[in-house]
Amino acid sequence: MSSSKVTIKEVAKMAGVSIATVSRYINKSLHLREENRRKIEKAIKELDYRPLVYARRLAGGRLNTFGLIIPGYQGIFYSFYALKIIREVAAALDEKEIDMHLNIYRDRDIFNSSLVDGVIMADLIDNKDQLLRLKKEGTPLVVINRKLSDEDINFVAVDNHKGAYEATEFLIDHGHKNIVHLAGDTEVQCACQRIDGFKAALKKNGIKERPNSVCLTNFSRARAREELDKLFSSKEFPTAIFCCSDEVASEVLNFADENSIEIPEQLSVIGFDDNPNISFQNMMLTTVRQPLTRMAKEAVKILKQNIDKELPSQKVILEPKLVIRDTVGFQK
Amino acid sequence: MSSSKVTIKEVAKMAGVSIATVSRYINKSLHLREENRRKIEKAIKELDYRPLVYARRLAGGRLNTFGLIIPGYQGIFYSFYALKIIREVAAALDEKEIDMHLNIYRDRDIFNSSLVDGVIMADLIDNKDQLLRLKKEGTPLVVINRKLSDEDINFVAVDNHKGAYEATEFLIDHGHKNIVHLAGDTEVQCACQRIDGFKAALKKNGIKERPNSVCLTNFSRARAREELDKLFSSKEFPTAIFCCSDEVASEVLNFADENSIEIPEQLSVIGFDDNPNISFQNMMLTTVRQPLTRMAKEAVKILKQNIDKELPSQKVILEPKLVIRDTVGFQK
DNA sequence: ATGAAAGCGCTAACAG
DNA sequence: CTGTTAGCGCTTTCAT
Repeated sequence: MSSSKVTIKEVAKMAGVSIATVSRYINKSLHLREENRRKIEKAIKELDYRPLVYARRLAGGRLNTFGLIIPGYQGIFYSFYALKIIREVAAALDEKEIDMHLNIYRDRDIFNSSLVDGVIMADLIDNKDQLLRLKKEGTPLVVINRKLSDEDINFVAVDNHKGAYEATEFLIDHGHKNIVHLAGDTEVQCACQRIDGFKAALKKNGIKERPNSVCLTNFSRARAREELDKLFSSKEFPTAIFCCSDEVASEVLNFADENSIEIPEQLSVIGFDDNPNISFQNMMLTTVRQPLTRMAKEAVKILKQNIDKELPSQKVILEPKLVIRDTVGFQK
Repeated sequence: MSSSKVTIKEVAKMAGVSIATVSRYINKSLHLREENRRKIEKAIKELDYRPLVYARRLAGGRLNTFGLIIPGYQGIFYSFYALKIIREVAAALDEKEIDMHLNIYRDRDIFNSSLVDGVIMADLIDNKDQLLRLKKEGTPLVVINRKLSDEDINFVAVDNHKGAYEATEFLIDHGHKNIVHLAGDTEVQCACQRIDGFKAALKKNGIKERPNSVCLTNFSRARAREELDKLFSSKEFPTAIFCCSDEVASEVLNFADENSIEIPEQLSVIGFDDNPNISFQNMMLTTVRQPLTRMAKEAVKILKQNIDKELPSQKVILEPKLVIRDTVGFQK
């Protein structure tokens, strides 16, 4: 590591001023003689000087870096949601010229907040303690995709209840009465909210809930398949299935294909996510789109405000949108 | 920012030792009395102390953070390669408990290397100057997916020439003589290498090159489509197409579908990448798989060695693999 | 408007 | 094996 790093000292020397003046220049102080400004500018350019971010930080400055913590659940690296969040947050930060420190939570809470000015947490799975710790430390943070009851934690979430409600009502409006919801893991908040939305829509429209109206799948294709096997080995088949994710919906489509069930004639299907890798694969999937891009943008905005000034905590809930395509049909 | 940060001083005080001893503990020094070790351990736990990474770094320590720089070409956030690299590097770093600082290069070279101990650069597009600068600064680095002639720059690349050669020869072995290569942007090194491999295979097998054996597409579906339109409006159609990416291959498949060209009976197709989002979409695509996972692992390993000791520069070239599926047929 | 100087929290000699 | 101390490069009073 033959670090040929230029320091503020050398810049000061070359410009013929003190390091304090250079520091002021860097920090965009308004009180600088034009002549000095020019000299410093020249020296910086000539030496290709870049302040050591960590030294600035130690002296009280900013790192200009936000952390993004992704909960490390199984299959995280293949999750549509995680990847999408990463790239959308990256894009949003990029616009503001803020660096991104990406952390995947694994087992132990190892994340050192001194690497960042603030943290965006993409949902919470096993890492609720981590949230509390970061908060206690005074790290500015905002949680994505999760509603929190805690008074003073920023979050920006999606109205999952509404998304599920509208999807279900859309099926009901098409004449469906025997509707099943292939739900996600109830450990995950959004899964619960979607279940609630589903049930609310049934109730509102006077449709009685059956014993297995809601089948739990933990979001995986394998579990979805198990439930489908059970569901279609009984005598009374559902005519419509509302899924907790597009991935699960895709498994329904596969299942239908293998068992010669016509879609949407014999079975209607709605997904959740609007995952482009799936929505257009076999059929044009009717699904609920989450505004992940906006969610990322909002999160970055809120965090930045939070760091810049002391703002009251902000709670934002965004609307999902039902995207109508080809997998829902009428039921007489 | 009411930072209630615990410092080494408080730990020292609580444990009844000097800060130097605590520092030694943190840095896993072997020369510590068991009793002190215990006391420090206890104090650290009790205070939930975490060293300020940037303070350590300023004093000569490590940040334990690697940077990953992705060149910011158009559509980067939707590129299979980029996303795959991000997650594979993240996984490889995770194993070694190293943090990841993700940077997407845009226009200006704004990346501050003081945020990291070393840098992995995922290919180089517009940012060759950045490489030079980082090198000049003495930042340890390794370049992924690109062979470099420069004596002392670490890289780990894929043998694109070989991949293209084998794919082409596979087509030739199936009796094809009129083979077209839908190539990538010649600004991109791998595109050139694939073109060379393609040509070499033709030559080796005594097949004459035609004026439009190689069609340039810049990796986009749109450009691929243009070339296909041209290609199939002439009198003599190719019987096989070797593509620079699966995405381009997918466009060929679409084109064939729309124009009732049977695959593989009338047209054989080979892709490059083995992108699972595409390989199984319409047909099981025969393609060349790049060992991106191994590439990421190697890169992390090399960079770590480079930072830990002063090692001679390492140059690694990995082998791609032809994955034979359903899109190549025999030509009489 | 500018300079001198005191730290920020930590590591790494150095001395014992 | 442990404590003392001198910085690391920068920001920020406090003078001037």
